[in-house]
Amino acid sequence: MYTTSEEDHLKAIFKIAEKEKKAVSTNSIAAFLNTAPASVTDMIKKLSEKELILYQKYKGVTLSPIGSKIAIQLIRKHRLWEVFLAEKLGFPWESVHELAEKLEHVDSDELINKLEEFLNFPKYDPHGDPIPNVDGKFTLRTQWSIAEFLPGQTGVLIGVKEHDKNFLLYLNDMQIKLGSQIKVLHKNNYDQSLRVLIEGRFENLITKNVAQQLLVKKA
Amino acid sequence: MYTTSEEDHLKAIFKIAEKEKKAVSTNSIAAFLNTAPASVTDMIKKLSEKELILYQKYKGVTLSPIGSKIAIQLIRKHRLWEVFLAEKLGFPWESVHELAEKLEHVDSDELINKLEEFLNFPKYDPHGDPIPNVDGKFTLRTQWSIAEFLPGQTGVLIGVKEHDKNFLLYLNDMQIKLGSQIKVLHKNNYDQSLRVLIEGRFENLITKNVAQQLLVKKA
DNA sequence: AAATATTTTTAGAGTAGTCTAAAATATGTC
DNA sequence: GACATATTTTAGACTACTCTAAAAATATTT
Ligand SMILES: [Mn+2]
Ligand SMILES: [Mn+2]
Ligand SMILES: [Mn+2]
Ligand SMILES: [Mn+2]
Repeated sequence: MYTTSEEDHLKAIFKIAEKEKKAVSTNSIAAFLNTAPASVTDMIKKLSEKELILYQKYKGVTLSPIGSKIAIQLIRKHRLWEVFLAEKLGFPWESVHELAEKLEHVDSDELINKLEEFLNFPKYDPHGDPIPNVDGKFTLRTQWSIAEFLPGQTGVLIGVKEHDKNFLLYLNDMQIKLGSQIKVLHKNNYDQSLRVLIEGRFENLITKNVAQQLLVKKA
Repeated sequence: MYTTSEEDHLKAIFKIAEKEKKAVSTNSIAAFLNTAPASVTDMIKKLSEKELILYQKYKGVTLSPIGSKIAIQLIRKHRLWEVFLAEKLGFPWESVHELAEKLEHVDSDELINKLEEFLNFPKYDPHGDPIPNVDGKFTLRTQWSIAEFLPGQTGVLIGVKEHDKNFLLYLNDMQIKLGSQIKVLHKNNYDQSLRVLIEGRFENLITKNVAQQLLVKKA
């Protein structure tokens, strides 16, 4: 139905718009997709003609309802494939994204719905991100970053904001994974770094920035 | 590594060469892939420059060792995805091919090897075609077409030569699937059509042509 | 509000894949 | 072996995606 490039652009716009409320700029899309701004302008014109986005020259873009639906369905496919790769094939969480980036473009509603069933209708992917259901609805939940916790409090990791491979490998080294208990032992008043205890066994110091990427629920 | 179109051309050449021993003609590739002969000539030049095929103008092509390896690995991926779709997701055998045709081009050796392991190293796909192992080796077995059987003999279906969707749907209607017992009741001397008994329960008349597509082992 | 810096678009070009129509080559038949 | 037929290649064109460099518009600073 839509090309890989069209889909990736719509997804990029959706994800950028999630964070910043205003219209999405050409440069931000180009940065997200690692392409030249001129290429983004071309694609924007195409998507605008197809009425998948609203576009005013020099003023950025927003998704139309149809464009938004396509983006959400793509995210759904991406995250379901990630679950498959991690849970069924045993890929580590730092390597599922790359493969899902390709698999997500295989075009078949039936395929993705059967995959979802096979996986038992998971609500979250291997990074703790919510998986839209067939109607595009996300299952949200209350969550904090561990940086908000006070010394003595314990959280259970339910997601990560940062998806960078090296960040995930760093968490692996510290024995931190989804479901891990993380107890805040001490907060440094100078730079807000935290001394934490993982699963009651491994003690580590994490920077404020790292702490902000770790999404937890109360233990 | 290679584009979808390059891979599909190599696979087409491999499959056509399997049946006819001589060099593969431009027109046969075009017919196989449903494209214009002129498009095939263009691709042939490209593949020839990359030394994936041997090409003499007007004389057809043959695969080089590297081209052959790529084709076999693509067939491996195709058939493993078909097994996944049929066995794990519950797709019927007449609809797995179309989806596998897209999934096969997702480029990752690690993915396909883990998929193979997940599926327990199947040796045959849902149509009974052999799945090359990681080294490109096919597991062959002795097989007959049911047309070769005499009245009174019984075969077990282990494969189909014809993969056309309508043919497979026709077999479904007759309750014929892989593993089905097929007993030859009578052979018509005029047109070689057969009266057969499926699983000891369903009686049907099949034409000579249909019988030739049904690959069986002795019961 | 002018000067400067940043962002975005346009212009022009290149790769890849596909097509139709016409020309070149090969093949089969008398 | 010539002629008619079939096959294959070439020529030229189109779509899709991407890029760099330059021009245009917008935003920021003084
Ligand atoms: Mn993608
Ligand atoms: Mn994810
Ligand atoms: Mn294919
Ligand atoms: Mn098959």
